[in-house]
Amino acid sequence: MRRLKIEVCEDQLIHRDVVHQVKDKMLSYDAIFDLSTFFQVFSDETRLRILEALLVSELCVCDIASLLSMSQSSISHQLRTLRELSLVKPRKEGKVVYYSLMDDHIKKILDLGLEHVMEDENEKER
Amino acid sequence: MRRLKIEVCEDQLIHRDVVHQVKDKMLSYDAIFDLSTFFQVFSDETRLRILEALLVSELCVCDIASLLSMSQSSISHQLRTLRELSLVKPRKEGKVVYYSLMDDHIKKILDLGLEHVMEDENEKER
DNA sequence: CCTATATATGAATAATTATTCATATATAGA
DNA sequence: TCTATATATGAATAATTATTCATATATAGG
Repeated sequence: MRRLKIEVCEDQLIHRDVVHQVKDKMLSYDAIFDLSTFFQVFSDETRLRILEALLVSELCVCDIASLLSMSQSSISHQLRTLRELSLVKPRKEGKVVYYSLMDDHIKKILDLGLEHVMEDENEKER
Repeated sequence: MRRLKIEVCEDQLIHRDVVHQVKDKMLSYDAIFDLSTFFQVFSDETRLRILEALLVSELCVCDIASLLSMSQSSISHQLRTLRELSLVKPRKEGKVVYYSLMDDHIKKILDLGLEHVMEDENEKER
């Protein structure tokens, strides 16, 4: 996001009516912000792989790091992000912290995304 | 993504069996990459607002710029991104280029995201 | 209490990316 | 053909972010 400087097609829009009609149906800035934040979580390969893994089973930080062949620090940072966005929850058992998914909304989202991606794959083949 | 330097919890994972089991069910790197690329589209507020607007009606570049109070250049760049990822399609009519959504998968994705975001909102209120 | 290990986290860095600016291309109308 | 306008796009810039490195915290076991 950057500084704002409006420059609107020679100061007049072409289809005034339609634009006004659309404007009325738009989400609030807050909703859009939350939505973009939510989707951003799924835009990172590491986070996607973490979520995907947790879809199968609860795992500790160490397990995830090992599974993804990544550093413990990196995984911890990403888990923090996921935690802060209420997508995963920790369960402490001694030194070990186990993470699991907060709800199964996540599976729905991933599946829908995958569905779309697969369609694109098929179209490329034709 | 950065250079890779593995560091795996003192070189041994804690729950070897579970990790192996999870590993078998993981998506390919390609699929994960495509998935992250797909979700990344929805992680930007401007793109979300463009998609949301096109959900209501087909619009030309100029209309979108006006609607979002953003520069024509900025919108064109984002439309290019959306076009390249097959989320919108252009229709040229003289000088004017009208954009519309490629399919209605997009509505499903947005709705699902919104559903999740709204739930979070409600939880905060309690 | 001391050591080893699991996890968390702040700061720095490298990479990515959204917007701006300048400019190019395309088309309609005079 | 000349001009005005709609759109596209390359390069530069500013902001964001994923990972690393160093280190802190917490806990189990001796």
